[in-house]
Amino acid sequence: MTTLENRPTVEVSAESNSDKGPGTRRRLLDTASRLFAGKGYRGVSVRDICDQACTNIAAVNYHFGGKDKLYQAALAHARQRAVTEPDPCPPIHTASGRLTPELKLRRHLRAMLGRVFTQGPAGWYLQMVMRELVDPTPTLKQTLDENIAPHQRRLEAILAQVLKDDADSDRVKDTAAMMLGTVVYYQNCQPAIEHMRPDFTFDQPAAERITNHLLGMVGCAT
Amino acid sequence: MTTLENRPTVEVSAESNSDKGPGTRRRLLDTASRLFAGKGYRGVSVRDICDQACTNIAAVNYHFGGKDKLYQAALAHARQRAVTEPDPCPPIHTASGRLTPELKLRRHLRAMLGRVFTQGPAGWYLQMVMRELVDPTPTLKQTLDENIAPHQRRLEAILAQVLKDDADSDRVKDTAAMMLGTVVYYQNCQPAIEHMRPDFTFDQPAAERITNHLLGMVGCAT
DNA sequence: GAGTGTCTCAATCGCCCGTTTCAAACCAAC
DNA sequence: GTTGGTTTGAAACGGGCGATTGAGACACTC
Repeated sequence: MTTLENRPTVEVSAESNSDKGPGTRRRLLDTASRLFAGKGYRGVSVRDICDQACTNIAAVNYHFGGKDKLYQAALAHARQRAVTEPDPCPPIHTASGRLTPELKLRRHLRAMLGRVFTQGPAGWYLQMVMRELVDPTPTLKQTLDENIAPHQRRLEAILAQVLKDDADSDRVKDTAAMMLGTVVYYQNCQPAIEHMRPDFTFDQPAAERITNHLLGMVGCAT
Repeated sequence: MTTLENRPTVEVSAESNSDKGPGTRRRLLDTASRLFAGKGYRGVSVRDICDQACTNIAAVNYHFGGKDKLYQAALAHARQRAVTEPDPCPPIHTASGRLTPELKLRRHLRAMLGRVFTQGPAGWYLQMVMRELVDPTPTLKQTLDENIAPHQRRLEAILAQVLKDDADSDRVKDTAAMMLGTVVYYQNCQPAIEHMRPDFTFDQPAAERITNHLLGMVGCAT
């Protein structure tokens, strides 16, 4: 019997078959990341993924050992791609090379909204994480600890500087929650937003405008 | 054959059996509202509802004609209860009886957050609507048009007064989206919030504090 | 008591889901 | 060419889902 333990321990097979495109494992990871980012864990079936990845249903269990393991692998894969792919939002430069707290905050918010408003692989990681918040999987706590909590603590640290307050104060934490909530809203309520604001477009100019709007909320000049 | 068309056209059976408590139809509506408000449409099965309502699975199809019809009926039922049940947030009175735009905004936000942070039937309606935003059902557009869009337009009208801007401006709409997004976040990300902020409590004082925080964001004195 | 319409119940249907099976195809090593 | 491990494919399994069935219980009328 050929089980999960017999598969290659290192991902040598990432680009093995040059004539058939990326290997099955890689195709599954890309397709799963894209679909999970768009519809969440419960909203995607392994049949959907395998159909779009042009492979058989059994491949999921062979290569990953189940839908949940595929999800975790896709999350890690998407995170890796997020640092490899070109950043959808322009970087911020200053003459001195040091960023003020206000500019750090702008970069943080702009990066989040820019990735939420991105179609390609660069946005999949953050979109998957945002989906997890409103559609928790059994691995919610792990995902939170490893992928969201550090991010949010960093946001709170920046906000503490901007607001000149303690990082543990309710004011800082409520402000951070408002900002995360706004991003979660634009990510997870897209069908509703499109229906209520037909003229709204999920593009980078909108991300820039909303970033400025959120910055204005905490008194940063735009 | 006894079909849906043969059931009583008027809700005479609302409290028919005095010895067995509320009738099956009423028990189903209450249980469905509570469960849908907590877990959304896809997160609740008709078996869950019927178990907790102490009735048979067939009752759903007999009284309502399907899970989707039960959902719509539960939404209307919860909306009716929301105006009957005591308001979880204290009303606002002024000497003149007229509310300033700032007080209107406070009442609007406080009512939303107060209902999201409420356990009982008074909160079920708004909680169901907020769930619908992130977990759309086939009737999303109808729910939006009838239950959310008017609410949001009213919020935008108030914000236009407070911000002294046009109700159709991006600034007003982005601000309204930020506020709705914050409420959606506190409603739909409760497991994540409880894990990231263990000291956070979903009670009325928290609703009051977040209301003040949001009001401060648009320059209203708290 | 017979008849009738209303409601409930256990059982079952068909469907989609994630998972498993097992034979066939593939491929490098000898 | 043969061998043996690796990967793929079609089919099926068990389970939960929403929906349906048909018999029975109940209340009411005549």
